[in-house]
Amino acid sequence: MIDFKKHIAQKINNATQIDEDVTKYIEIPPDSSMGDYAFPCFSLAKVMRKAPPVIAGELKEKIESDDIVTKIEVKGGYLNFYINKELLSKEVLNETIKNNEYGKSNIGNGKTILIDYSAPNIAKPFHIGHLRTTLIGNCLYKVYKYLGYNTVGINHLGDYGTQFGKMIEGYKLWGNEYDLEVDPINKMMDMYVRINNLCKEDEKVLEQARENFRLLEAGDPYCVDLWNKFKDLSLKEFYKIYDILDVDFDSLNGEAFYADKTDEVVEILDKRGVLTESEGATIVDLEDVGISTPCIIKKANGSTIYATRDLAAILYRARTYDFDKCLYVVAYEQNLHFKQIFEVAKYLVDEKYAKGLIHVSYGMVALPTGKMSTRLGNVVKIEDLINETIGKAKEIISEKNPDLENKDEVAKKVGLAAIIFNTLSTTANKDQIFDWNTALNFQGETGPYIQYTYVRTKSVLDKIDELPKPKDIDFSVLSDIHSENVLKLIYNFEDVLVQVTEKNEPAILARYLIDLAKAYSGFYNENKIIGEEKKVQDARILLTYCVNKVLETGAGLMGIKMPEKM
RNA sequence: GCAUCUAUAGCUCAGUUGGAUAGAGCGCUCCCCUCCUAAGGGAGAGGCCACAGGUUCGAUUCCUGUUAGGUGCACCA
Repeated sequence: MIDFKKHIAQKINNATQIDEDVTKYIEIPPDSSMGDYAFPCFSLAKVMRKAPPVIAGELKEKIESDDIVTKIEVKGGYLNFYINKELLSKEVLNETIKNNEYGKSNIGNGKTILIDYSAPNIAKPFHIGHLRTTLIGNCLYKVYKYLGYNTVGINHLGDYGTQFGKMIEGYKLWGNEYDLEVDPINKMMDMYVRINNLCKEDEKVLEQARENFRLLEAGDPYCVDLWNKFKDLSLKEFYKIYDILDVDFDSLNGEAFYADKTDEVVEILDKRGVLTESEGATIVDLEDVGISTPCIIKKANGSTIYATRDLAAILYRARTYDFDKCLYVVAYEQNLHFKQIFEVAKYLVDEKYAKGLIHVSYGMVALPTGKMSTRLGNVVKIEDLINETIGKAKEIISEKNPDLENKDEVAKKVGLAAIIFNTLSTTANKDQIFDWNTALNFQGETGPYIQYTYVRTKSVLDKIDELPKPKDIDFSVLSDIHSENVLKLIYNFEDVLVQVTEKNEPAILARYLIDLAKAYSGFYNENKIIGEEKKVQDARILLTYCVNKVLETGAGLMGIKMPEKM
C-alpha cells in the first residue's frame, strides 16, 4: 500500500534542505477538515529566522500536488495536506480483498519472542487477579505471531517451594477426609489453609513440612507422587478455564523445572566475581546501579531462592530458544524483583539476551471493597465470573432475539467477549477496580458492541449473492465523511498492530476496534447499502466486507470470537 | 524513611511520543425503528487536565517541588 506519510515527507524533504527524514514530524490534524496530514513549521522558525506561517507559505510554493496529494494548504504555522480519497479507498479495499489475512506481516521473521504469562500457583484458586496476565499474554502472543515473529508462550507455573512440603504434610494428616477428585482446587486450598494454621501453632509440624520438601527435592517417591498429583489436579482445573478462553502455551516449565539448574548460575556469577556474602546469605550487590536492595542468590542456609531459579530460567531460555525478546507479563508488585534479576542477568548471559528482557507490568485488580486475598476468601474466581457473564448474555439474547437458534453458543461468545474486552481495554499500567456492573455491561465501549457491529456487517453481506470485484468498483462514491473515517482506520490496522508490539500494550488494539466499530456504525446509520444504485451498493458492500474482516481478525487477536448472529 | 507508579467530566477511562477548539463510554435530559439487527445512531448538559514553579514559539504531555493514593523495600513467590 502507498505510505501517504512517507510520500509527503519525501516531498517536504525534497523542497527543503532538511537532512533528517521528516516523517516523524508529520502529524494528523485533529479534524479532517484541516487535512489528512500536517507538517508543523514551528521548529523551523528558529533556524530560518522567519515566522512559522511564512515558512509554511514558502514551503507550499515549492511543493506541488500530484496524484496522491491533491491539495496543500497553509493554516497558521501548519502546512496541511489533503490526500486523494479515491486513491485511499482503492488502495485499502484492494489490499484487504486480495490479502486473505489483512494486516498480517513478516516484519518479525527471524525473530523469536518468548512470552511468560499466566503462571498460576498449583493448588490455589484461579481468580480474577490472574485474568490480566493470562489475557494480556495471550493477546501479545497472537499479535506477535501475526506479525511474523516466532513466538513461544510459557506458563511458568508456581509449582515449587516449602508450601508443597506443607501440602504433603496436610495430606498425610487428613488426606482421607478429602475426595480430591471432586472440586480439587477448593479442597487443596482448604487443606493448605488448615495446615498453615497448624504450622503456626506447632513448630514440629512445620519442621515436618520442611522435611517433606527436602524429601521432595531429593526425589522421594511418595512425596514426588503426591506433588505430581497436586499438579495434575490443578492443571486439569486450570485447563478448564484455558480451554474456555482459548489460551494455550508452548511450555509448562515452571519453577520446579529450574530447581536443578541453579548450580550453574551460582558458578557463573562466582566466576564473574560478583557474588558477595552478607548476613550469611550469598548476594549480588546492586548499590552501584542504583538498586539499594541486593539480589539474594543463596539463602543463609545455602538453599536457592526464586531469584536464582528465575536466573536459571533466563540462562535456559537464552540457550534453548535464542530469544530476541523475553516478556514477563507479571503484576507491578514485582517491579523490583525484575529490576534486580535483569541487572544480574547482565553477568549471566550475552548482552543480546540481557537487553531483550522486558517486564510487561500491569496494575492490580482490586474489589470495590479493597484488595483480594485468597486467605480471607474474598476473591472472585474466574470460573464464577465466566458463568455469571455468560448467564447474563443469555438473558439478554432471550429478550432481544428470542428466535436465535444456538443461544448457548452465542451467549458464550458474547459473555467472553465482555470479559476479555473489559480486561484488555484499559492501559495495563493502571490498577483496575473490579465491579460487577461494569463487567456485566454489554452496551457502549464493550466487547459485545464490537461483535454487534460485526454481526451487522455479516447481515448485510448475507443479503448479496456475490462479492463485487474491486476492479469494477467506482471508488469515488466512497467520498463521504463516514466512508472516509472507516477507510482511514482500516488503512491504519497494521500500524496499530506494530504499536501493540512496540509498547506491549493490547489496549491499543482494543481502542482501535472500538473506533472502527463506531466509525462503521456511523456509516451504517447514515448510508443505505442494499438497494442503492448498483455502483454505490457495490462500493459500500466492499467497504462493509473490509470492516467485517478487520473486526474479525482484530478481535481474534484479542481472543474474542465472533458470532454470526446475536 | 527510600524507591517506584498513578492523579483528565459525577463514575470508568482515551489522549497518535511537545502542537490547532482536551475526547469517548456509563449515568442524566431530549430525539431517531412501515428502512440492511435500536446490544445501534444523533443532540444537550457536564473540565482550574491534583497544586505551585520551570524549560519551550507552544505543556494534559518534559523537569523540579508539594499534596493525595497504590505498590515494593534481604533470605516467601
